[in-house]
Amino acid sequence: MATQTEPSPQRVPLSKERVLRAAIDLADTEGLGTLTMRRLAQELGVEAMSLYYHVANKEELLDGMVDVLGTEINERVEQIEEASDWKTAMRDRILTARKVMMLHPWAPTVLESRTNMQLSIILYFEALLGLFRKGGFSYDLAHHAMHALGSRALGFTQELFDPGEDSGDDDSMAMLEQMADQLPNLVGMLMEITHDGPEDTLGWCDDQTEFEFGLDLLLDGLDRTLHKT
Amino acid sequence: MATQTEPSPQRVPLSKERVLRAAIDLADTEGLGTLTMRRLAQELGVEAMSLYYHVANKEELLDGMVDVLGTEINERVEQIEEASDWKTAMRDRILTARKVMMLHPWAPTVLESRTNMQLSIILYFEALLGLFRKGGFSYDLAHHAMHALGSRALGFTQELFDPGEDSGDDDSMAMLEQMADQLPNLVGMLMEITHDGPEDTLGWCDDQTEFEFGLDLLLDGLDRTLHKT
DNA sequence: ACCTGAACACCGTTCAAGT
DNA sequence: ACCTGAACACCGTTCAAGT
Repeated sequence: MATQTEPSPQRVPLSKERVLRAAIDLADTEGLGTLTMRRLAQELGVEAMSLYYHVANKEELLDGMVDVLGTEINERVEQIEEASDWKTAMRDRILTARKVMMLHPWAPTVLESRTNMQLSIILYFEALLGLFRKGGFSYDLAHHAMHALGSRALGFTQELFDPGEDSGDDDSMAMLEQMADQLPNLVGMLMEITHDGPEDTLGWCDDQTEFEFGLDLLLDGLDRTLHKT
Repeated sequence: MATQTEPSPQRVPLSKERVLRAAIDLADTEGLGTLTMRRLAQELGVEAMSLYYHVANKEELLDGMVDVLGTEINERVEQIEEASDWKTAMRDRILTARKVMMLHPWAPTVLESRTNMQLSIILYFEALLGLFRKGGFSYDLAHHAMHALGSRALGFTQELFDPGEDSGDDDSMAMLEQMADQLPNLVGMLMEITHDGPEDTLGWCDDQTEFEFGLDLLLDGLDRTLHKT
């Protein structure tokens, strides 16, 4: 059945496309830390050095990953039916971008380590900017707005210190009480937070609430600034 | 003159303190990329392995650097005479923290890579929280507020993609005009921005303006939320 | 108590060579 | 055109040993 030039079981040749997909897959499932050239090659059933035929170096690999992420975001974002007011239109867009970001835990770290903008991301920002303009923003105010949103424009905030597991258990609660005199406010706050909602405080949901709170604070503020001047 | 136990030219023994100071110095001047255990040891006139007597591993080294940074911030922040309203009190505090942060370009990256909170940083947040409480915030609203501020509470925002040098020169301006039809808004904005203020657009100053704009947007928004409910 | 030498298990990357 | 083997210059870190 096989034609004469078929050499081996999996003979699909490598391509930049395939390398990037595999890199994203690996980073998604095993974490950014295990994304090494050697491991990635292994995943593709190839020697590490073969990758360099399709990608100049690791930086270009990471750039490429960001670019397909951006493309993925743009595809999803284009399917939104655009709200008439700029604020909810922008809110919808950003929350959609966030949904894609959540699928790729490596994205925040990699995005912030980039030194080159990728086209797909530029296009995403161009569209956001268009929304601002349609809403009546001057270029100057839109520029401030983009800076104020920062990474939130792409749907994420890089948390300082993720506390990990030890938030609600008995051990850490006991420790908290010990520190109560030196850190009255922090302890007071944590006691109330952890006491209140043990059901829906499941990491993602919680972060989502905080993200939307911060986003709305900024969007509302921008809207007010817009109508003030 | 020398006492009998003086062994050699520089005989000051290593200490965790000295290791951390040297690490901060090295990262400040040469960048985080050149802060390796081997290079740090060399800076201290010692073999790389000697460091491990004072510091468990590199993570602990970075933790330590963050802790002295936090201490430095707290010292500066305590000298502020506190404004009567919470908003300017918090604004002053955060902008003071920012002044310290600006001296340590590695700080944002390292802070966001930490997994353990350092005491000095906890104390900084405790104080911020105290300001919120004094201003009349519930624990719940203060909690939202801290999340909304994010890294801005410590005086920095991690920029996505720093464009580097190629912002205002003739080459990039020519490129911009070529892309004008695909990226009308982005090009329009950049043309206006780079056209407007070539004098005071000196990197730091510019970032400072954007930082304060975003900060005030958030603080004003929080103030409004506070007085609404 | 404090520091060192030699070694290990990793990195990304170059380069000449194979098919 | 596409892939590989061997090697280089780096990492962080362990461990037994020196003073």
